[in-house]
Amino acid sequence: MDWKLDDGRPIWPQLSQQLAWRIIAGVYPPGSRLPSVRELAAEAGVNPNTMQRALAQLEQEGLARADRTAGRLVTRDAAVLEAARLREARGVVRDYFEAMSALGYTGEQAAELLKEEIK
Amino acid sequence: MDWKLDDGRPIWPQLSQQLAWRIIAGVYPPGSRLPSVRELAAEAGVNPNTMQRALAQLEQEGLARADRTAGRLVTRDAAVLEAARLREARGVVRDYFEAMSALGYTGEQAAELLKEEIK
DNA sequence: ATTACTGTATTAAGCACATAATACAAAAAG
DNA sequence: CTTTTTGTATTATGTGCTTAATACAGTAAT
Repeated sequence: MDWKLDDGRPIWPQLSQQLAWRIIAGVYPPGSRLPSVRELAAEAGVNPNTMQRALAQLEQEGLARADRTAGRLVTRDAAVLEAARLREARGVVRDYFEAMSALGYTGEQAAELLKEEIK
Repeated sequence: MDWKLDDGRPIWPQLSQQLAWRIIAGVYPPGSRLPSVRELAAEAGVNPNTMQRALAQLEQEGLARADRTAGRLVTRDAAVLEAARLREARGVVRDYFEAMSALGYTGEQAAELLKEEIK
């Protein structure tokens, strides 16, 4: 699993989003223990402080909880996970249509272009 | 036409992209004169320097050219415009599939979710 | 008991972004 | 001829991001 960091915009929100998406996708299963702040920071090639900030954000979204000494556990709350999954997926779809609309495509054209790309 | 600026990431690339997309979509037709730097800056609610930077980027992509005193003209080169349109559209589609994949959706599921959203 | 690891906090430094306030030369407008 | 408008350049200031280098308290492992 690699970390895709877009230079030119703040890293910590990107880290936070990728952590959230991994949890949603089941890479970090419900109830499992996340790697430590220092481990994750080393993986992503960023400063521990930066990763810490991303994890704090993750915590605020209810997707994980810190146990101070035992590490950080992914939530077991299926409702929270499902809500996050839907919210993120809908956001991605909305962004797609907004972008294509800004480029001058209609909704039908946008959908058609997507079909062709599946091949 | 409104400017959507996402606080939390650099403004000038966003401005540059939106200018490019407007040109691609025909909001600023080929050969037409763009509003002045100061006008555009006032419209978008940003500093003229920031808009200047965005326009310089636009120029580097070949979508517009400055005439020093007469203002800035949109390119008439249909090939450049079409290339930019395809490049941007493909980028949007690619980003969509990458995001949905990161969220744990297959290509078919991603396409299906898009269909439902059209309604 | 000692060692290692956990999350967390603090301070300092460097850097890019964004704004503000000007200034200039050249051409168009009056 | 004078004024306005054009793109462009310069300097200074404030802010947030990122890294670096520590430090601390509490728990688990040995």
